[in-house]
Amino acid sequence: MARTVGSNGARTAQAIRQAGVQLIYKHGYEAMSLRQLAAEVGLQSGSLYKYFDNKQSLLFDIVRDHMEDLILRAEVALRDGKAPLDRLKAFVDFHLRYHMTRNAHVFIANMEIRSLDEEHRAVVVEMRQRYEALLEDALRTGAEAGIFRVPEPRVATYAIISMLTGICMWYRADGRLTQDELVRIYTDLVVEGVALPEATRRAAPPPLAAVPRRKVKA
Amino acid sequence: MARTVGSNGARTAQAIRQAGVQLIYKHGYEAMSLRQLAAEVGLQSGSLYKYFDNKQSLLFDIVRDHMEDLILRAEVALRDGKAPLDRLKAFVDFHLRYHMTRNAHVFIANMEIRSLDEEHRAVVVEMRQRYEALLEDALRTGAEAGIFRVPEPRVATYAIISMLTGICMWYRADGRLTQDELVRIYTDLVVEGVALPEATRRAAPPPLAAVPRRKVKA
DNA sequence: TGCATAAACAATCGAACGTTCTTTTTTTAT
DNA sequence: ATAAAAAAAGAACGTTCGATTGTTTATGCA
Repeated sequence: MARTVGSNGARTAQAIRQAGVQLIYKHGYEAMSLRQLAAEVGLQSGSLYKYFDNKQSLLFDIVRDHMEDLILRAEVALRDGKAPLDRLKAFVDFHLRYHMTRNAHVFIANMEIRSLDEEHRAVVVEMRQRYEALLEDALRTGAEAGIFRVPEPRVATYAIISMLTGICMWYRADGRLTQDELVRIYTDLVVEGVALPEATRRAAPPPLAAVPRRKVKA
Repeated sequence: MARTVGSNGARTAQAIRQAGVQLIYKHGYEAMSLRQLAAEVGLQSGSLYKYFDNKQSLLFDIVRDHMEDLILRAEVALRDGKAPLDRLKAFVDFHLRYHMTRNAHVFIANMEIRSLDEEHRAVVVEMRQRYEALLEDALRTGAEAGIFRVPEPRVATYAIISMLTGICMWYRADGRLTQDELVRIYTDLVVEGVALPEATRRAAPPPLAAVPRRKVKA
C-alpha cells in the first residue's frame, strides 16, 4: 500500500491536529509518541512528516493557533468596551466560556509552554501577555476612575485569570451546573472582589438576571 | 571506582530527592531522564535504584510527601478555627505563603498528577480532596451562618484555590512585592468576593494593619 | 489516456530511555 | 585485623523514540 483511497491532504492535516491536541492533553507532549499519534489517524509515523517539520513544531503550531484565536475572540468580546465594569464582566464571561469549550487546547497552551524551545516559548509568552493586558487595562482604568479597589492591577490580573482558567481542570459539559450558572457565580466572585460597593450598586442593578442572588439570609 | 569516599546513603537520598524535584519542576517528569538526575547528584544512573524502585515511585514519593506536609500544616494553621471568616483568612494566608515558599513542590503536585499511574493518582487525588475540604467547610459554614454569599461552596473552593495557587507561576522571592503585601492583596480579593459587607465591617475592622487600604478615592 | 504530483508505506537509523546485574571500593562493626 | 554491609561504578539489556529515506500507489488535471 501507499497512497490510500480517498486520502486527502487537508483532511489528514486536520485529523492530525485534532488527534495531536487530544493526545497531548491526555498524556502530555513528552509522553505522546509520534507512533501513537500516527496510529490514531491511521498512518505510519513517517508519514506525519508530510504535515509538520518535527514534533516540536506540531506543538508550537497548536499553541500558536490557539493563542491567536483566543486573543482575536477576546478583542471582539471587549470591542465595544465602555465602562471598566462592563469590560471586566465581558472578560470574565468570555474567558470562562472559552475555557469551558476549548478544554484541551487551553490546558495545552498553559501547561506545555515549558516543552517549547526558547524562541517558540518567547512568542507564546508575548501573546499571553497581550491577552492578559486586556484584563489589566480594564482593572487599571477602573481603579483610576475610582470604581475598583485594585491596588495592584498586575497582581489582580494574575489572580483573576488563574481563578477563571482553573475551571478547565474540573468542568465537564454534563456536570450539574450549566455554563450560564457558572459564569454567574464567577462573575459575582470577581466583581464583588474588585469593585467598590457604590460602583456595583450604581452601575449594575442585579448583575445579570435569572438565578436568584443572595438567597442566604436577607 | 565503586563506593566513593565520604559517601553516605542518607545524604545521597536527600540529594536525589532535591535534584529530582528541581528537574521535574524544570523539565517535567516525562522529560527528565534518570541519567540527567544521576549526573546532577554525581552518580551513575543505575545507582539510583538503591534509592527507589523505579522512576514512577520517585515521583509518587515526592508528591505524597508534599501533600502530607501540606495537609498537616494546613490543619495546624486552621486548628484554632473560630469564626468562618477567620478560618477563611487563615487558609488564604497559609496557602499563599506555603505556595510562595515551596514553588517547585507545589507545581509538581499540581501538574504531574497525570503522570502517576492509576493507584498512585487515586491516593493523591484523595489527599487533595481532603485539603480542599478545609476551605470548603469554612465557606459552607459561613454561608449557612449568613455571613458569606457563597451559593456554591464547591465551585467557590475551586475558584479560590486556583486563584491562590496561581501565584506559584510567577512569584519570585526577589520580586517587587513582599509576601506580606501579596497576602494582603489576595486576602482582600477573596474576602470581598465572598463575605457579605455587613460581615466584614462587623467582624474585621481594617483586615490586617500595615499597608493602606482603599487609597483610591475615598 | 497519460502524466505529474500528492499521499502514504516500509524499512531503517542512531540515540536515548528505564532497568538489571555484576563488580569494586569504602565504611562499619566485631 | 577481618569480615560483613553499604554505596556506588560500570557495563549491558531490550525497547522505544524522533527522524530520514526510498518506494509505491492514488488522484486530478491536461
